[in-house]
Amino acid sequence: MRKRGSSPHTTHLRDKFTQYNREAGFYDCYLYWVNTAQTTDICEFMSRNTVIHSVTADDVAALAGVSRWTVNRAFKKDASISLKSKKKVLDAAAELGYLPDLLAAGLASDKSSLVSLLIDDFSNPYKLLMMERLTRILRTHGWGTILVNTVNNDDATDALLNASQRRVDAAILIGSRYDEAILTAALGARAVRKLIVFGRYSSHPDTISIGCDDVSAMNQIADHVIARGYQRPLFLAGPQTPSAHLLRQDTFLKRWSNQKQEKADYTTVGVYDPKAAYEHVCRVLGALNKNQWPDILVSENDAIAMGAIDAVRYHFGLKVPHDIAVTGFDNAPFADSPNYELTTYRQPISEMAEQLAEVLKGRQLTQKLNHFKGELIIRTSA
Amino acid sequence: MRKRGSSPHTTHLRDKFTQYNREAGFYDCYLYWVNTAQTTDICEFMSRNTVIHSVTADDVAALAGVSRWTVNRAFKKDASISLKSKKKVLDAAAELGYLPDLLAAGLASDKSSLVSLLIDDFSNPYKLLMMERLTRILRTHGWGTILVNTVNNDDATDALLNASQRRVDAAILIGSRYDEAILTAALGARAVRKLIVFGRYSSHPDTISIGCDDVSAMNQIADHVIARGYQRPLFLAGPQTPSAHLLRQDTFLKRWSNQKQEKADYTTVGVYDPKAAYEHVCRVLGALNKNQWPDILVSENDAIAMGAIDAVRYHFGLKVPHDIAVTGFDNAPFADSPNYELTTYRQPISEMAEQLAEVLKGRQLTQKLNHFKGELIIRTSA
DNA sequence: TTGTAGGCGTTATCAC
DNA sequence: GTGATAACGCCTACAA
Repeated sequence: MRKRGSSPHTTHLRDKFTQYNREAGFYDCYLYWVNTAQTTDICEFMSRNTVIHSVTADDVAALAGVSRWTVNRAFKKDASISLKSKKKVLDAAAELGYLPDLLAAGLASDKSSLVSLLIDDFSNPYKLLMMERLTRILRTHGWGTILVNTVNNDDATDALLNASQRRVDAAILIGSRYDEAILTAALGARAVRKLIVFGRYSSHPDTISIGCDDVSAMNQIADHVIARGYQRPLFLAGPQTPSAHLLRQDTFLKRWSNQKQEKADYTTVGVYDPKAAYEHVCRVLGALNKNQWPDILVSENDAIAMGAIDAVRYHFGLKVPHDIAVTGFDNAPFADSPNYELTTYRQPISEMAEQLAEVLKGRQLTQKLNHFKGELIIRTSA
Repeated sequence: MRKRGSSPHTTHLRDKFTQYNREAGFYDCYLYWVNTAQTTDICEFMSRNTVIHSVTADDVAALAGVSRWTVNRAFKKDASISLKSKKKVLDAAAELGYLPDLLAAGLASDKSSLVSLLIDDFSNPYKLLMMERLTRILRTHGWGTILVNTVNNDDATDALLNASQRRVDAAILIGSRYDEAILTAALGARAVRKLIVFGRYSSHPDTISIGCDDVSAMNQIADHVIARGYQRPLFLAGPQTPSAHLLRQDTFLKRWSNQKQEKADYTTVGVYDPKAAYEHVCRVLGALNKNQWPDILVSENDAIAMGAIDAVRYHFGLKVPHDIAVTGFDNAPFADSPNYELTTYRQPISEMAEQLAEVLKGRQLTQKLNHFKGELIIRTSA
């Protein structure tokens, strides 16, 4: 509404916006809310109502008869401002429909209140759950989430660079194929301030990794498999990124050999994708003599487990768990569907996301971020 | 690196950054790329490499011996700048590791190159596919996508407001429960500049809706159902938002009555969620006499169809399609899994996303945005 | 508690 | 084709 170059003419603003207010019912609505005690907090009220754009703090200041900086304080919690000033400001803001401009705020404060979320495997349905939680929880703490779909490592580097151009407060990686080189690159030239690996372990020194205790979790699965009396497990591994993801595989194999005094087999699917897992299981089992067949497929996660179940059932015409059992990891969407009834391990993503918010706030952290406990969920697949 | 308040001291910058460049291998790398003709475009090169933050256009200008505005032109395509100046600028930029600040650019130009993507149903796996395409394609056109998870209509209003605070260039709605009131609110006070309803029809005048031709698509499905000789269809409908989504249902019912001279039944699941659909189908079929049972469940989309198949198969112990057939809509992830083998309709989302990018660019549009053609995909479920 | 100066890094516009 | 001026709207730091 205001043209570039025109000086602020706040004397006219009141009239000018009264019209819009009526349209949007903004100020009347606010008074009504206050009267009916639905809220006394203008911020909350405004966050539920429509406003006019292009009203600046100056406009509000003029109408309220205070300085621009006082207006600012009214919108910042824990700011030292008198109740009287605050009320004046909020009234004026409500009338004009003012809301602070986050772009300008970000530029001035060097905090964008934005994070980038990098994902490279949209075929894993678990990502849907992670996105749902992360975006919802981060938003309650004031952060917006830029979702970035990276198709390969070069692309991820590009995305990280772009994130730095946007001055994001952090980049969060929840993909499965990002390697340590990317982390180093992203941090080496401080393109991104905070690099967070979410939902899996990373040993990279300058990276914050938030995840559940994979060792404890996988041991629970292993113990369950042993307790149920399975004899010939085959571990289905995911992407073999340099150091990160061998944890579950190693844990299972170690536990098995410790308990059973014999080695368990494993094979590498390489991608967290049900279809790839399906093909892989068909190929691997197809090449085996029947007497060498596993009686259980221990999968690194649910995406692989689902493909495995499909293969056992539809390609080989066998029954799960009667002929071959299957376990997963994540408790992804569809894990509880009657098609899979997957025995799996649930990570406490909500808790983890809350911790992430604390990390973004720069709080000192007492607890370890890599040892969240989830729960073993026993269904009928194993 | 540069401290607030310190004046630009570009004479030192060259030395200062040489160190970082070596670390990041930035300039050497760039020269190497140019020599090996992997690129002559610094922008492309930089977008694939790490850079130093906090170098401003002024720094680059000083090093290149030109003005700040010339630096800017070098980074803007179609800007009038001599090849010589451009080269100088890009060399300097490469050496310093400069990349334009998008926050500042957004503030100055009133274009954030950001869009908000609002979703309210993360239990529909189709959303995974939409997010994958939208984020990937928008990014190639220069837009970042802020993913917002809205839990109800109030929350969506809040999200739209927040989007306006971020000055997003557009808000894209791909949820299933947003009603017209939200659209009006969002636009009424011009909180958001462009409101785009993606993947479904909206009759709201100030809204741009990009979607496939539901009528033609549903008619294809109806014709397929009729051609296969099914006699008693039951239409499973999704959310009954005011005007938008009855399109598929109405189309099917109309086609059926036109062709068969009798009415088809329908029932409303209300949510695009396989679990809800499962429960609903169990309840509805359970209450029916066997002789009134449908022989095909025509579902408004795949999320519902999947739940329906599960119910038929696991709750009632019947075979799909032998006892009861099922059709879907969307060709969502898992639609092609051996569990479902769903007969469905694929929307051309990539094309639609490309069109969306054109809309964001403000291009004049010749073609209708609501009549994209997809394809009927016939699998074994019907 | 409140007001002031200066700066954040870019872009629109216009003069040369 | 290039340089200069004046925003963009807010925040930090400090003074009153």
